[in-house]
Amino acid sequence: MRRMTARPANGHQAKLLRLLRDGGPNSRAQLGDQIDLSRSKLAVEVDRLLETGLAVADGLAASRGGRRSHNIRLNPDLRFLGVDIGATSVDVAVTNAELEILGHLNQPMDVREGPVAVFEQVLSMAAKLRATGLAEGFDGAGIGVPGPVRFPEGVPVAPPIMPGWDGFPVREALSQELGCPVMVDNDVNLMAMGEQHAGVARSVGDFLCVKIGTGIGCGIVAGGDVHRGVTGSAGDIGHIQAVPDGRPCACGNRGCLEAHFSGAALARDAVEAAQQGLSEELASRLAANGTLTGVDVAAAAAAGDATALDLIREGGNRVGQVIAGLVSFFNPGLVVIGGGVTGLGHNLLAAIRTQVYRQSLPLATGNLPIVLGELGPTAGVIGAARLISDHLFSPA
Amino acid sequence: MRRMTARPANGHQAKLLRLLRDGGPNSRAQLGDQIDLSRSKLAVEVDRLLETGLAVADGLAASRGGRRSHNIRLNPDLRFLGVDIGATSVDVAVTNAELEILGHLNQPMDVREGPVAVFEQVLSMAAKLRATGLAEGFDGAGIGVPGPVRFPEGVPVAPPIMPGWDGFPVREALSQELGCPVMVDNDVNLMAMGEQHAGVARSVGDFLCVKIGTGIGCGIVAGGDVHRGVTGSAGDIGHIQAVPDGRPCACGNRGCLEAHFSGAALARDAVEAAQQGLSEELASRLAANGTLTGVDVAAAAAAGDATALDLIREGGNRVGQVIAGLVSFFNPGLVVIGGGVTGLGHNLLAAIRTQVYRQSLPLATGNLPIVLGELGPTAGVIGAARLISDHLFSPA
DNA sequence: CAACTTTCTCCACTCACAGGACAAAGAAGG
DNA sequence: CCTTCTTTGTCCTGTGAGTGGAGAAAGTTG
Repeated sequence: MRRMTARPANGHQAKLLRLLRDGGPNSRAQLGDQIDLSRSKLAVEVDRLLETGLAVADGLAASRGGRRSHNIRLNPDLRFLGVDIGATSVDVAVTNAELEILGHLNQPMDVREGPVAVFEQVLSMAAKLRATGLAEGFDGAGIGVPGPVRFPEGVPVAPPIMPGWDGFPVREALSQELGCPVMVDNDVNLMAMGEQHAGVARSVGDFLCVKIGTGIGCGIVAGGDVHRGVTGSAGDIGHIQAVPDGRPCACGNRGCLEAHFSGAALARDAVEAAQQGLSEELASRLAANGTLTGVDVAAAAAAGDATALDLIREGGNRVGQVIAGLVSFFNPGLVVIGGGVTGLGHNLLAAIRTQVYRQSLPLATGNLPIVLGELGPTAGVIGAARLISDHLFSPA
Repeated sequence: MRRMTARPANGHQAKLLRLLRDGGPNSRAQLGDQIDLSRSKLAVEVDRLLETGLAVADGLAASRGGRRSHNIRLNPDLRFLGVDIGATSVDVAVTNAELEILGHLNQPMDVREGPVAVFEQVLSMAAKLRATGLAEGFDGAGIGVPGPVRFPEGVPVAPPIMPGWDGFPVREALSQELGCPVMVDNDVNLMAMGEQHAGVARSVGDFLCVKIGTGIGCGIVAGGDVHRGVTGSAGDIGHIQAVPDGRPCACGNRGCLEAHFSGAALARDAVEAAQQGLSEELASRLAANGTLTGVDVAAAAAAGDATALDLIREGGNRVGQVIAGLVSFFNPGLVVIGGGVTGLGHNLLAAIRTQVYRQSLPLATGNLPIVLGELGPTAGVIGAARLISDHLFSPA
């Protein structure tokens, strides 16, 4: 199969492609209602999209009382690869141009094994997906990494939890391997873009997306666009001081948010509690598995274990306190909580809400939903696909 | 004098006006270098600007080895009014279209006296400036108020320190009185715009501007644009918790930043210290004036008073701690400190810098200047003039 | 079968814009 | 003083983007 070679020739074509991506199939007339162009000009641009193969016209829609319309849709053969590299696992998914997931693989993997090993894994997962017949090749790929990225170049910079990746030319390397355009971003930003495209943040222009996994990060969307900061480290809230003179953190400071609550901190606290005999539930789980994770804490809490509940509540209070500050500062229209700890569910959410609603100004919280992400582990890969499609669906 | 009636008819004219505003007089050829237009098209648009009277061609520039160029400049008769309403005083200034201050008045005034009284004051100050011959009328006015503003309508919403202003139609009322277009914004945002236009933040796209006066606020500029948040309360960092279980705050919570450091808090602490006999310097000043302000503390510190220095340092640490969190979150390219307390100068700055550089990530602080604003009390009025000129220099 | 709707296509006209030719005005050198 | 070169500004024409209307195509409804 010949891969996508064409790019939209002008802003109109780019806008049409995005309308088709976000709104699904459409007739020319419907497109005309959503774009500021005359019917004649619209027809010309649509025809050009059909000629270049970016879009296709297949079949006729049911009549609505007059002539039946042609169904214009994005070329159904286009394929994007979405890659989400977390601290402890890798997600790879194939989507069509409408960013619907056609296939999705997840594999545990330690990012600290370095870019070479991880790349091998990613490529083999991509090959496996291709082998199922979902794709014969990729028209573009988006990839998220758990650390700051110099966005224009697609290169991680000084990533604390993945030191071997510093300066590794992710974009260039992956582009070479896959033979298609690639865009790289921070994993948290991609989660935010995923929820913005297909999740709870649809049609919200300013929101925060807090991802609590092994670490803690925050995607910032301002005016519909991701804010990355001058060095690509915006949203790195894990090392904001949550507790004065609190626990020592790997970064060298004390009391960092991440040291007090995150997937890693929660597991550590749970083990500690189990060993101190505070919770039979946790102790028996520890004895059974030899270790504990957030999942165990969630299960224990669901079973009514008071210690587990306390851990969750206290963690939620810490995160909530920090989020309260960010809400006062940023005044978002929505706060999304996502990442591995979403399994902790409403206990966590309740603690966060309590802190935010109590500490932030009424004007900022008056109409502020604080909700769990609705895409779960697919948010990242959808965001990755969205990243590259935004790039490809821009004037060349 | 006939006031400005025309507005730029298209984006090109708007861009030309902004180039002339920000770069001063220019020849057609120089303008051509800064805009993506052919010489012929450029000439047409410049001619139209001359026709409408928005710009004028006066005199010829010195030759640079060939034909002498015409000096194109903004109409020198255009006048903007910049108004900056603080908690305890009002600034009013007249600028030309290049946003140069032609006249500036400052008057102490308590904003809590309400919109009617303040408006009267503002209008009389504007009249006084007009009477000096600086202006025969105004082509536009910008006004800043110390509280959240619903920006599109130009109406303050639920402002904590100026309760009487809630819902008062500032934009409409002032526009009616002055007979010209008016834009309203938060005073901190205007300070940020002022420093961006003519101060330390020139050519910086992402920065924070922390204004420490009676209260504390933070202007947020992302991608060159002010971020106002969904309800116009973005940057309201005065009630972020700085000290767990700290001092009670007027807002009902404890430990708010503003309760621990701000012009008001500093004055209170200084009086307390003087009464406790901790500082002879402060005590004698208290005895002399009956009260203390930040100016006294600054003077005492300059005179070597250890208690005053401690107050400044401790306050700087509090603010610095909060700013450190914001720097981690937002990853700005610059932090500007401004407002009434700039008189505290480098002692304050040093404390803030220490906290930020210690607590935030190296990647975010590596190349991060933290500096005092360079416009002082004119930042607000320049920002106000810039606000209205941005509005007027947009396609109609 | 007539009347009405909705969708799509075709065509002629307008206007924005580029790009080159050229005029105006001065500098530099012989 | 005259020639040559440089810079600035103007004029003119060709091109292509875009609009709006007429009308064809393909339905539904009564």
